[in-house]
Amino acid sequence: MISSDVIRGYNDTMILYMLLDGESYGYEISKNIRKLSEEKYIMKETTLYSAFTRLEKNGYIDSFYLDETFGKRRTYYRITPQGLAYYRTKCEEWQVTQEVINKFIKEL
Amino acid sequence: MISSDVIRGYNDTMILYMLLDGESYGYEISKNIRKLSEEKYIMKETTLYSAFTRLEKNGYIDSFYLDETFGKRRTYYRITPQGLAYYRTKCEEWQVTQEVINKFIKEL
DNA sequence: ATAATTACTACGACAGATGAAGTAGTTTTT
DNA sequence: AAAAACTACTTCATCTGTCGTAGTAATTAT
Repeated sequence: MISSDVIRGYNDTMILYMLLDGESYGYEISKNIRKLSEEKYIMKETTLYSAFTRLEKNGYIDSFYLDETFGKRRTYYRITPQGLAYYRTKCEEWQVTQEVINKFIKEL
Repeated sequence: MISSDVIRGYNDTMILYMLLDGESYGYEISKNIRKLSEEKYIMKETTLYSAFTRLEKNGYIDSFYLDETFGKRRTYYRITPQGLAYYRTKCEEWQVTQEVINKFIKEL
């Protein structure tokens, strides 16, 4: 299980990735992150929902409701063009980050 | 220039790496990190020195003085066996982290 | 009826990073 | 000779993002 300190700074990116092929909502995104990471990373609920607030405030996602006649009302999220641009930037940054950190990694 | 939020969780690892082949001190470590990362990551002074405190408190490094007759007195640091063990753990964790994050990266 | 699952929200605590500023000595430039 | 730059740290207050705990509210399973 990966510590969140390590992944800090990429939680937002993971969420945006999950919104690339269409709208989704908290619980579903949470499940999908867990699944995609093969249980190696589980984003805490509080982390997830506070990330939504931040992402929306920054204009990277927007939220809306769908009229559902079942269950508790869900808040759906959709990635914005700015969100996509941000996602791309983070992907590029990630390449550099990997290169840099790898210089400090030695298999002993 | 990589943001520290991204690298957070690996600052300690970078410092330990710098101590693998012998004792060093703050300013030198700082310069070496900057150089090794090809100016792509510059650790802030406050980050560096607060990392020393944490690492020493955790028993991963220890500090001492050398009697120098010149300049301002330096605090030297040396990696401990526990520090080496911790470093190895972080290196292994890093492999997993890379794999996980890479699943969320898409070149568009 | 009750437990489990789904889908959030609120709140306070904490660790690590940061900016700003200061101390103190040495070397280089003007 | 004075000023600036470099070396080598220290203190302090603040910010951001994550986390623990807890609670609300509806639906589905036992």
